[in-house]
Amino acid sequence: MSMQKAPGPVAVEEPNRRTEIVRAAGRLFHAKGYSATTIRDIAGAVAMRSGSPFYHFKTKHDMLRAVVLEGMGAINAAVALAANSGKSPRATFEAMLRAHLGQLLGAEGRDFAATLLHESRHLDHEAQAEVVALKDDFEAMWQKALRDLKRAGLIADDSHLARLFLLGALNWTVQWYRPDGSKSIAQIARQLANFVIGKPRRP
Amino acid sequence: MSMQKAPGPVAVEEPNRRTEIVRAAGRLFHAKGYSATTIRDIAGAVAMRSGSPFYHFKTKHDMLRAVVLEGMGAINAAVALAANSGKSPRATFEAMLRAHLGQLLGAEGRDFAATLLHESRHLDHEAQAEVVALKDDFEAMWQKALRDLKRAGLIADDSHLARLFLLGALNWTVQWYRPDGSKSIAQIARQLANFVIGKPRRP
DNA sequence: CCTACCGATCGGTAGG
DNA sequence: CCTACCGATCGGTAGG
Repeated sequence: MSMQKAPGPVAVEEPNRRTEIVRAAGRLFHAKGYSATTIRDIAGAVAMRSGSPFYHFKTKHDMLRAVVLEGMGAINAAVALAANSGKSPRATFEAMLRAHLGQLLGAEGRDFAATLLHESRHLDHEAQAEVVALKDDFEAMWQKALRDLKRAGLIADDSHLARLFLLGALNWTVQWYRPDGSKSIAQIARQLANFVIGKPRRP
Repeated sequence: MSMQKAPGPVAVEEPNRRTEIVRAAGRLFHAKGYSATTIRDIAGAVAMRSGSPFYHFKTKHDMLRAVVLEGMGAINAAVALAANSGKSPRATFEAMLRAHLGQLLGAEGRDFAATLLHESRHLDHEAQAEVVALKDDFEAMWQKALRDLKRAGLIADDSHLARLFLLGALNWTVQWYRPDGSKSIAQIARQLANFVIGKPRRP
């Protein structure tokens, strides 16, 4: 939309200063929150002067929108991939947990995901509607996963409330997970699967 | 500490303007976040001029501290009461869930609790340490409840991770619960108990 | 993308 | 608790 037009004074060489801004914004929004993050913080993080980010984004709000949509898109894609892996209901479920946690806690995605979870309320109605549309698909995938588990006799409750409990357990990991802690993402996913399903047993 | 001294120009009559400020601050911190909430917002909410809240609190940060400690104290007290009710492990557990959700979602406590959950990071190290100290007790209560459930043969996993999953499911309710929704707090507590334990069956 | 800048707003204070 | 105010900072813009 507002990328390069004609080669300006500097510009062009780096293909994606815009992406760097989004990444820096995500890091800062996650660390300090949207409202407490300053345009000058973001500009400084990518070695720009305070007016320059506005060459790439019209407003600070638009930066938040870019971060949040990036987060929603990434987690959606990751979980969808796991959901369609064609494994058994239990293995599929655990793969989805791993994918979700990977985005939430992994180095590549966590700033976007955390900003999605905690700063979306600062979006205007229009942008929030964009997020909700994507979130609907996302939640449907989880609902289906629970339905499949129930059909396989592995859980007793596949209601909407059950999905909300599950997503709560998942999303809350952001609050306590430490990359240098004693549990890996895969271990957490495994244990959450056991927590929800019970230890695997032969039928 | 900085209450009334001698009867100033106005003051005195209302015993607790300070409490009103804390309540208004909680409401606003919950609705807009700490950083996006202005001293002028808070002052306006209690019909004061912008300089007057500083008669009761030295800084905006101190208001946040008061809100968060109020939230932590209230949820701690409510859950402790349920934990010591002397019922069976299952009934005690469900009562604790109800108490926790009551603070998180009920009209009296939710602004404090939500501010505790989402704005504590804006506290300085000292105030954060105060919160952590109270949180340690709180988490120990939940850990004990899980231990009792396991001893009673009702759950398989009473690890720290299980406690974190449970508290995630609980605390995430703030994100989706609507007072005018179809489920009451007691119903949500009951269903979460079933989700964790499984439907009640005779041994 | 930088320089230079603007109007608005913010947390907080002095002095009563 | 109000009036009057201050210095600092903020998001954003013009003009190159």
